[in-house]
Amino acid sequence: MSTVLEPQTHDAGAPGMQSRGHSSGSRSDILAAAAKCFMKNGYSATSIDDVARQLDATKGMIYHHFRSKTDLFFAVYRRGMEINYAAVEPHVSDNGTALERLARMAFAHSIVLMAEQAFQRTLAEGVAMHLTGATTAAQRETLTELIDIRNQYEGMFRSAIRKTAKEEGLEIANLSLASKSFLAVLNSTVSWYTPRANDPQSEQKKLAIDLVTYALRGLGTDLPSGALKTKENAQ
Amino acid sequence: MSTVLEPQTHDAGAPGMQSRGHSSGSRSDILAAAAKCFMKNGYSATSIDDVARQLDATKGMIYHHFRSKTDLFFAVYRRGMEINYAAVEPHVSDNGTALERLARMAFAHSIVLMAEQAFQRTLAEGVAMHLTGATTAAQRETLTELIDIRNQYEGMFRSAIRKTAKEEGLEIANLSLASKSFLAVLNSTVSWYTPRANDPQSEQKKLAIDLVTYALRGLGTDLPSGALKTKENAQ
DNA sequence: TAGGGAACATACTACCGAGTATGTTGTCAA
DNA sequence: TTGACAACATACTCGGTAGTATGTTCCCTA
Repeated sequence: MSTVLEPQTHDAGAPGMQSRGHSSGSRSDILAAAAKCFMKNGYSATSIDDVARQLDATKGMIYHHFRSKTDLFFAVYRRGMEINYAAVEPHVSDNGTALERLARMAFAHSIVLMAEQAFQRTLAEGVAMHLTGATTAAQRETLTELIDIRNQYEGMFRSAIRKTAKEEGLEIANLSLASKSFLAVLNSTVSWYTPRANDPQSEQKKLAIDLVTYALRGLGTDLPSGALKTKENAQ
Repeated sequence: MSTVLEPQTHDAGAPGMQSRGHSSGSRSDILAAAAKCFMKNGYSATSIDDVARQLDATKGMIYHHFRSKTDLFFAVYRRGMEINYAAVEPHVSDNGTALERLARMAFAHSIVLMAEQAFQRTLAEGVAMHLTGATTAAQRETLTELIDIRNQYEGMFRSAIRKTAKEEGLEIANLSLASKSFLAVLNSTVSWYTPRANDPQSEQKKLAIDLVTYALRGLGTDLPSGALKTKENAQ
């Protein structure tokens, strides 16, 4: 079920490859730097040299790890989705009511959005926009693959919302629109939230709770009081 | 009160200027074409030649009307805000309850968003992003001005929400967050809605009603049944 | 009816940025 | 110890693009 997200090195086919296992150090650094740049200036306004500068490295180094700028973007996108999945998917099968599970998923999603702004803004910039002109055939394929992942992710929430509606007896006229609105509320932080000085975590928790509350009310229900307590213990 | 939005030709200072009054034909065409291009590919991925091609015109024609690409973007942004204001502001002083006014404002906002996708997506791409590196001093000034307009627009909703909360006795912990969530729901269409075949208007109305319903529920209240009826008569 | 300017089109420049080709250095295996 | 390869850095190519400079046409006025 979680087979959707696999690393996928671009050196696939290289014979030697003894770097397998510990390799991802520099690669991850590049992804983080690229995400930061994409966040600040957007995809097409970001040059490879920008990313390199962010790393105190050179263009050559980046092209050693990624075939093209597009591939780099794909990798950042994929990493962003991995982060989201890792945060949310565990709660799909939590025990408790469907509503509680949905609340926890939403909370986790909301938190990870604020914690990983760079990747999330890259996600937001989205497949929809600048990639309408994806050139290569392989790129187009990767593109549709990423869209699939995104849809699956939304599907997790849609499914959770449907179950919640059933269990709680909510009337939801348009499920698709409901889940889009639901996520829109949670996602809204990417366009305005920027972490304040001294309160890194607690501020985010409060915001997340308010957002989840709003999103659930939109569906016609309310945040169950104890639903997020376990989450706080885990920290 | 509506002095915020004025056309502002860039020929300001030119002595002759007999074109005043009927001039805006080609200028508006450029704005529409630019908005369409920005929508499809984003700001920095759009070239002036792209916009020109969209018009069956040339780069020279565009530079005859706009000083720079940045200025063109500003003009598109401003036009988008003008459209929104024109749609929403009238309802600020509608009669009825605060809730009814808010509902109508939200409905109008939602409708205009779907009807004017191109401009709205340009708005969404936003001042925040690609313009972090606005070069000229005059540009920086224009930039903060546009941000002000945006904030004022949001302020209209924030104010309407506050009044509604007072009248309806709603408890809203974080007003700023509530209005951001409220608008996030309404704005969500820009990232996924694309008009279907035969039902141009009615589909949009239904969606808008659902969105407004969700947004209001998030605040803890409900869409009053008769609130949007007058709107339908007006058509 | 000359001419001046608006409203464009055409032609050109200068630069930036993606991608490539080729060096350089360290390491590890034989 | 050597040589092969990974992991970069440096240097270059080349297409695209913002902005400019210079025509060209048409209209309106003096």
